[in-house]
This record gives sequence, structure tokens and C-alpha cells, in this order.
Amino acid sequence: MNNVKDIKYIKKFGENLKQIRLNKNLSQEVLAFTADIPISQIGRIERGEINTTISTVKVLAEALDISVKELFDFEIK
Amino acid sequence: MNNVKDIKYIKKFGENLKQIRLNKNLSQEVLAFTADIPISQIGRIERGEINTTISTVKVLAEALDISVKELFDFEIK
DNA sequence: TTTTAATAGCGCATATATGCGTTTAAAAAT
DNA sequence: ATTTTTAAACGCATATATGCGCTATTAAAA
Repeated sequence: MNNVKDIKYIKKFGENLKQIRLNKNLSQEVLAFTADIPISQIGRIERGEINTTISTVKVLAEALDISVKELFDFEIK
Repeated sequence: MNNVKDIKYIKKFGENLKQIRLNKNLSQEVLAFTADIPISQIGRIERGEINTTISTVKVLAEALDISVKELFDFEIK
């Protein structure tokens, strides 16, 4: 988290998550409910504030009905 | 981490990481050095003891010279 | 404009990942 | 058999993700 490149990476991850969520017309609230995690968590991930874990990524992918790989399908810069 | 499925998932992730590392004939030590993370961390991830973060996954992928997606390219069960 | 919905953003406690070092065990090489 | 390499498996301090609740802000709808 202290690494500049890492911060860019988690920001990109969050942007990609948000994009996918919006493409499915889901609110943060609905995604949070489906993934069974707090809505505040979704927000912090999308804003790139936190360096989330693979288990959280997995439940998000399941809730979005996509593969985990798709959540990592973005350009690093 | 308290969820049974999550434990299975992080175990599978670790097994996949180990497989990829061995396929490249790299020791945990060399991978740790290249990724600039402690060797103990590599072991704990491969053994499925910890639910690692996306930034760690990213540096591992870079050190292995593969995409992050490849580290998630395994069957969930 | 007023109401409603959606998101941002904060605070706080707890759980856990990380980072670093050390010891033990097993396997491979000599 | 001994040495060397590799990985497992501890312990511990620190940083941070999570979980929960709440308020503020923004945007959209009425």
C-alpha cells in the first residue's frame, strides 16, 4: 500500500469493478447484499482506498455472476 | 476466512501458485526475492494459510512473468 | 423545490495480512 | 554419511482489511 504502483493498481481494480457493476445496473447496495459484505466495503474498494483480499474478490465475482479473472481484466496503465 | 468455501478457494489459489512456480523451476526463495516479499509469505500463501491481497497477487504475477488472470485460472472444485 | 436514492466518507473495534527472523524437517547433492 | 538446498512452521510487532454503524453529499425523481 505504500508502493506507488500498487496504489495505481488497486485504483484501477476499483474502477473496473465499478464499471462492471454499472454495466449490470446494480447499485452498491444490491451488490453488497448479494455478496454479503458491507456496502461501505464496496465503496472503499471502488474508490481504491483498500487493498482487498482474494476471498472478497471471489464473492464479488460470484455476486456479479462473472469470473474472478474478469475483475482483473483491465489495463495496468 | 471463517467461510468454508473461502478456505477452499484460498487453498486452491495457493496450489495453483505453487504449480506455476514449480513449472518455471523457481524456488520459493527466488520468487520471494524477485517479488520483493518475504519467503515466509510465499509459503503461507501456497499452503492456503492466508487470504492474500490483490497487490501481493500482482507482484507475484510480475515476478512469475505471467498475468494476474493466470493466477486465478483454476477450477474452484 | 422537495423528496428519495445512491454514494462518499468518517469513526471505531476486531481479525488478519504483512514483514522479519528463527527453528525444524525433509530432500537432494556431494 | 555429511553438506546443502528447500520448504514447513513457528513467534511477534505492525499495518491494514473487514464489519458495523452513522452522517454528509450528490444526483435523480417526484
